[in-house]
Amino acid sequence: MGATTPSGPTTKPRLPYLRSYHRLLRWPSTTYVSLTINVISHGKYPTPFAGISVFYGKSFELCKKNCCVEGLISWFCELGQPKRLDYGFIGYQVPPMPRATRSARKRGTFRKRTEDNQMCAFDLLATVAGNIWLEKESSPTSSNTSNEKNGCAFVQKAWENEDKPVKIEPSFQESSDKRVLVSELVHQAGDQNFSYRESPLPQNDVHSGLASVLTTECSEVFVAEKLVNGENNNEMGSFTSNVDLGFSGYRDSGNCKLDCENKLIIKDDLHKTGKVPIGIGADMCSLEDPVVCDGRPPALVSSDSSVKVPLCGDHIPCSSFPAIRDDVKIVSRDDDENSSGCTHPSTIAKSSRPVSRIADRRIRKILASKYWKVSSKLKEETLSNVDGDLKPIFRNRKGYYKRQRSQMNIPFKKRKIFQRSSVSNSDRWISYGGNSHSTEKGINGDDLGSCLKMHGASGTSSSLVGQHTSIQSRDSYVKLRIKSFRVPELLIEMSETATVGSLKRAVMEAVTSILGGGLRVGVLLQGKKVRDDNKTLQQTGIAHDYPLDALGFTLEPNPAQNPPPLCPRDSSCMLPCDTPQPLTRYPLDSTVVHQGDSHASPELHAANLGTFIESDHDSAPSPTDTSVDKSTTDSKALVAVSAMDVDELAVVPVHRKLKRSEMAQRRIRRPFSVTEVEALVQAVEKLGTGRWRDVKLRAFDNAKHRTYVDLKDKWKTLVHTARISPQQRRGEPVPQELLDRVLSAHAYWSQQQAKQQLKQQPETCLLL
DNA sequence: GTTAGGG
DNA sequence: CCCTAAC
Repeated sequence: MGATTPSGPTTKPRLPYLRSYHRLLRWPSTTYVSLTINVISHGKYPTPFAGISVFYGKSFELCKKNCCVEGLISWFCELGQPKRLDYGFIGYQVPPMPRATRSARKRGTFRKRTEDNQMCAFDLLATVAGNIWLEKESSPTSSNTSNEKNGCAFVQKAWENEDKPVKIEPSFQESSDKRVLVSELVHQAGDQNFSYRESPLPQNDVHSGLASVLTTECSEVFVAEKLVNGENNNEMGSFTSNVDLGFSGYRDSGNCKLDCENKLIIKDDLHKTGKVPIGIGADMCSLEDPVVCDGRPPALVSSDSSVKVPLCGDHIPCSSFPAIRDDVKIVSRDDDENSSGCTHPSTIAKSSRPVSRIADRRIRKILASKYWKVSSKLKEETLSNVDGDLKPIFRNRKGYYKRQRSQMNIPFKKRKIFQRSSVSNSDRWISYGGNSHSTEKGINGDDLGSCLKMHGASGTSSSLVGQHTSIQSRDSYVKLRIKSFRVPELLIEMSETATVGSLKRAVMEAVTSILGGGLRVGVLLQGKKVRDDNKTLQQTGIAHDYPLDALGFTLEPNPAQNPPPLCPRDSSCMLPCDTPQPLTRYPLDSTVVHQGDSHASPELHAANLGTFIESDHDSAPSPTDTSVDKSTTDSKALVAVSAMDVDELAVVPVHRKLKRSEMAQRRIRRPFSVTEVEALVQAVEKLGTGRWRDVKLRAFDNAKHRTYVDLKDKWKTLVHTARISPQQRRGEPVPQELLDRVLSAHAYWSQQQAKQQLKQQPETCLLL
């Protein structure tokens, strides 16, 4: 496939790095995430993959496991797009791979972890915001891209064959009369043939479709502080991942239940399409004419691709990576009031949540800003974006049928977050099903809406947003419609002096904590769990004429990878209880308690955002970490950071010992002693500045915790200290005699350096 | 991997 | 002490 157009390095300032994402929870290995690629543009990363696809508003289902950023990139490359991929999030950029130390490379652990981290970043977006925002960056070679990074682009014309360039145009439309292109990319299995078609559609609100809940104009890194579960601090109690998606009237008595209102939605007009196999969490789906547009801008597009996926990195196969469903249909947006049959989620979401009210009060008290409003809205609307992200778990294992669709429904700006709460981003009919052979249309159904709530083990109720499920039958066809999943309610308590940004981070972290836990879908019939996945809908009794209110869905922890040691009975009630909550404390005196368990460590406090690096020393980007003495202290600095073990996701003892390797930490501060200073001064006097490695070897070879960077830094501070008045100095006083030597040594070697440079200048001039 | 420098 | 860039 073609690849090419190596775009030159761009001089454009980089976007801020998305930091701290690696502190987010790790995801379970078998879950999938949905991603929507908004913009892919020239990347500045010298990835080994030359060609990159451009997908706009295209959503993917990715297996979290064995998936990484590099894999995504490479996958795009395989599609032969003539662009490079620059990846990042709304306003953020995924940090490049940190450097690995030799030992890490030897062990082969570094890369994997790094990739995990990067993928976490994707996860963050995909799960929470629902989008991966690939920032467009201008590059010398990008000629027909007029929009800058705050703009999104549409693919106006895509590859009909590999050789055709992709045309990118800014999508500035915000009004409904604008049009959005819906493109479809069909990828035939086996061969890499693509056919592309596009069709203009009226666009309602670009933003809503891809609403990224947590994105704001001022992009920030979102890291939560503490989550509060004001009401119940159950020990295990953190979030339960059990979500009941049941229809109204039904409640799962066992665990977490939800109040649900139901609405039935019928869509008749949808069926221009062909068949639709349906299956929830099922494996395969095949269909023939998956995409349906009822004339409204589709919110999300799904793509399929059983495209062969390259390995990510050295050790991580990403074959599962583009496990994309090919069967997603885009129907219409719900956010459109007029949209037929679609119930506004907000109306659905109203369920009684006593606890939440308390929380609301609390928060409201704290922040009266508009952002607050937004956050409070979380429980009702905002996070609905998650909607397609959690729900569909489609994979095409067989991959015999490959098809890909892309749609352009792209917000042209970073979505102002709360601007439009989401209501629904999208309505898509995803059809798939085992052996189903759909026939035609003919939809019947009643409106059913359901509200989902998620109850924390602690008793906190969480809301699952408007889930709209409509079951429709045509012939023997059952159609379910899940509008969106709502993020469980979060309780956050913050100081009044906390910044809005910190609030956002707190919300973000809370959300990701929950969603990162990994969920599976459970089906309930008449209140009973349907455990046999192999039964057909028909056998199970789910038919088009089946009483819809007897059918429900639950989101529960995925036991497959999460052996429930502590909760043998029903793991569904204890999802991420122990989820290693990213308990980050912020300098601001916010107090957030993550349901029941919080172990914010002082170090975390100090670390604040963005300073966490790979927990494994060897994987730390900074060489300084390589010398950290492993018998020493690392442990305490790292508590809560991404402690989640993939394999023990669902139920793990709350206080289980965290693996060291899982903890990202900042090294603890170790002030230099006078003795050390003396040794340093002496070495520098001898060796001069600029030879820190030698200094290290000479004077600190045995001090594993002192890296040459440390020494260099110390020297820097020593010089500074020596220059300021004694009154201004802090910490253990350094003898003046030493400081004097510092100054003189510094002066001497600076002079030497200057001389050296003068010497070299003529030489270079001569050379030139 | 080192070095330099900003934070 | 962290992070990044430059080499």
